[in-house]
Amino acid sequence: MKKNKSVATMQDVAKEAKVSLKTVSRVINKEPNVSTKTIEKVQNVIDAIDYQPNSFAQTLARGKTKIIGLLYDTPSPNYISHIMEGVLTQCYKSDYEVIIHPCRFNELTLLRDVELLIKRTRLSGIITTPPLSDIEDLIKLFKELNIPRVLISPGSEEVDEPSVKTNDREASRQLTNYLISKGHRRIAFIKGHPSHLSVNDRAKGFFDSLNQANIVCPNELIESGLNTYQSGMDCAKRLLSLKDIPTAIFAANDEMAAGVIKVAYQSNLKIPEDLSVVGFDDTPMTKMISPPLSTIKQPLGLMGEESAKNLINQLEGGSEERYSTMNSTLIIRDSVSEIEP
Amino acid sequence: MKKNKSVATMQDVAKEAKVSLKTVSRVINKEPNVSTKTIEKVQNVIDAIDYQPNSFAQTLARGKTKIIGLLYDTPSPNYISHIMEGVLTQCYKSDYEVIIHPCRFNELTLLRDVELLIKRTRLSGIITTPPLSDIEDLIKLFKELNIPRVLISPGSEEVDEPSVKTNDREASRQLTNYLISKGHRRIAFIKGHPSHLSVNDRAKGFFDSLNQANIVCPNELIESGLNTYQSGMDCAKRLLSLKDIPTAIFAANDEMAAGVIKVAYQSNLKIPEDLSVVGFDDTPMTKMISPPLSTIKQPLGLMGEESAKNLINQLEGGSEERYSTMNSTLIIRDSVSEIEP
DNA sequence: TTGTAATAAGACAGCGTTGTCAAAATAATC
DNA sequence: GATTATTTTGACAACGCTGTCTTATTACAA
Repeated sequence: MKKNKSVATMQDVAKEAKVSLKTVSRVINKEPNVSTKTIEKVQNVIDAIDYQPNSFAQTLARGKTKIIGLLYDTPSPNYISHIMEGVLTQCYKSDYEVIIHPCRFNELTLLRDVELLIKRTRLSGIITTPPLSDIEDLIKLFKELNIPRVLISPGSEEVDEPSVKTNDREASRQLTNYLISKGHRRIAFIKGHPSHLSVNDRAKGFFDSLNQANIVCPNELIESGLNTYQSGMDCAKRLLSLKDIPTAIFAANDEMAAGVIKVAYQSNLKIPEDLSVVGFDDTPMTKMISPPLSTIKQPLGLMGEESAKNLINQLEGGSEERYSTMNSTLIIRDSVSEIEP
Repeated sequence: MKKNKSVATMQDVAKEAKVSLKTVSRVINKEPNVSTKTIEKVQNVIDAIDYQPNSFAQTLARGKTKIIGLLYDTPSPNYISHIMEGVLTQCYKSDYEVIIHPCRFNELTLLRDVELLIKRTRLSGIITTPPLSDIEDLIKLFKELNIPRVLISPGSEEVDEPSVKTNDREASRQLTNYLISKGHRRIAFIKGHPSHLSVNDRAKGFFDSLNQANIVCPNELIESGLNTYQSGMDCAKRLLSLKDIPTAIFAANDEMAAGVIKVAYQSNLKIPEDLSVVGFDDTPMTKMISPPLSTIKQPLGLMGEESAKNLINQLEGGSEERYSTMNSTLIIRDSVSEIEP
C-alpha cells in the first residue's frame, strides 16, 4: 500500500508516463528538446493526476525565488489596495508570489526590518510605494543588497532608479487651468505632507499653471497640510479667516479637500457658489460628499500592474524601458463654479 | 577562494562553530537537549554572520508550509486593508507568511481557482472574509482538502466552522434603541446585498429593537440595497417619495447611508433636522460627509489578528476556543436628531 | 570504582525539484 | 551503409534544511 495522503509528486508523473524525472521537469518548464509525442504523453499524466509542482523544491533547486515584496507605509487603504490589486494580477500571470509588507516610515528599525525581510524570505525583487520610494537610505540598502526594485511615484524629479510615475504635475496644471478658465484668479493651494515628495509634485503643476496665466499667488494663499482631513480643516480655517478669502482652494489630496469643505460649511459658505474646491486622488468618498468633488484620478491598478511588469522584466533579463509614466486624469464633478473675473 | 556572493548557510554556521549541522538546526528551532554552552556558541556565530535560515529548505524538509492564505472578494478597500493589517501583524509574530488572494464571488472558476491556489502554494491554512465565508461549496472544498480554516463573519447563525464573528446584531439593536430613545418611531431600514449574509444580520438587530419597543414596522419602510452608494440613493428615493416619510433611516452600511444623505439633500431635507440617518461600518468617509454619520465600528484589525491567532493555534495543535465574538461599538456623531414623538 | 541511565552531539538519508553531463536515439551526410 | 551531427532522454548529484537513529559524553547510583 502506497502513501496516498500526500500530493502527487514529479516521481508519480514520471513513473506513470514511463519517462525520467528530468523529462517531466522539461515538460513543466517548457524547455526545448522534447519531442511533441513525449510532451503530450507527460502532459496527459499531469492533467490526469492533477499534479502541481512543489514550488519550494523548485525554489531550492533553482537557487532563486519567484517572490516579489510590496512595501508600503499604511497610506490610505484605498491607495494601497488598488496598487496591490494590480501587482497581484500581474504577478499571478507570471507565476510570482507577492509578499505584502507594511512598514513604518518613522521607525528607526525600518532599514533593519526590510533587510531582514529580504534575507529571510529571499525576495527576488521589491516594489515600494510612497513615501517609502523617497527614503534614500532605503534605496541605498537595495543597492547594497543588489536587489532589483521598482519605485512607485518617487518624488524627486531625477531618480536613477526603475520607477513608475504619473504625470501628476501636468494633471495638476490642467486642473488649475480649469479653475482659471472658470474665472478664478485668487486661488489657494494646500500642500501635502512635507516628507511625501510625490504629493508635492502637485504643487508644481499648480504654479506652472499660474505662471503661465501670469497670476501671482500671494504667500498667504499657500498652506501646508499633513494629508489628513484634520489638517485640511486647519488650513482651511486659516484661509477662510483671511480678510480677502480665495474664490477657489486646491488641496493636494481629497482628504484635505474634504476638510476644506467641512470648514466652509461651518463658515456658512456654500460650495461651489461661494467657494470652489478641488482635490486630488479620486478616493471613493469624493463622490459621496456634497458637492461631489472635482479631482484627479491616478490609474492605481495599472500602476501596480506596470510596476510588477517592470520588475519581472528586470528579473527575467528583459530589456524593456525601466521608467514609465502613466496618465492621471481630471475628474470634473460639481465642486467648482464659474465666477465673474 | 570561496563562493562569497550567496547568503550564509547552515553549513557555514556549523563549520564556524565547530558543531554538526543538526546541532545548529537544534539551536535554531529551540529544540531541547542542547547544552547552554553550545547554544551560546552557535548563537554567537549566527549573529556574527547574520545567518537567516532558508525557509524553502525548511519547508521542503519539514514537509509542511507556514503559509496562510487570506481570501477576499474585493469588498471595500477599507475593510480588507484593516483585516489584512491584523492578519499580517499576527502572522509576522509567529513566523508565518501570508498570501493575499482576491477572488471573484461570481466566477464559475472560483472553486477551481482556490483549489489550485491551495495545491500550488501548499497553503497550510486559510482565512476567508465575507461574502466568501458564506459560500457553502467553498467550505465543502476546504473540508475535502482537509485544510484548516477560519471564517470571518460568516452570515449563518450556526456555523460549525472555526470563525470570528462580531456582535453586529446586538450593536445594531443598540443603534436602533438609540434612535428610539431619540423619539423616532417611524424608522426605515435598508438591507444589504442579499448574498452578503453577514450584512443582513444587521437587519435582525434592527427588528429585535423594534419588537422590544413594540413598534411595528410597515413593509414599505424596508428596502433592500446592494451595499453600494448608488443603491442607497435608489432606496432613499423610494422611501422619501412615500406619502408619510420616515423620520429616520438605518442603512446596513455607510455607503448606502451616504446615498441616503445625498438624496435627502436633493429633496431639500435637512439632516438631521428633517431626517435622521445612521449607517454601519465607520468607514473613513463617515467623518467627512455632512453631517458626520453615526454608525457602528467593527474592530477590523483585531478581527484580523484574532483569526490569524485562531488559525495558527489550530495549525500548531493548540486547543483554544475556535469560535470568537468581538464587540462592535456605536459611534455617535451628528446625523441623528431628537424629535417629539 | 564500575555500571547504568540520562543527556548531548553527530551521521546520514531524505524532502521534490533542477542543472550538468553522459548516453541513447534519430537525422543528416557522404 | 557507415559515419557524423543533432536531437532527445536519462542518471545522478546538488539545493539547504529536518527527522531518525546512533554514538559520545556526562551524571548518578551502587
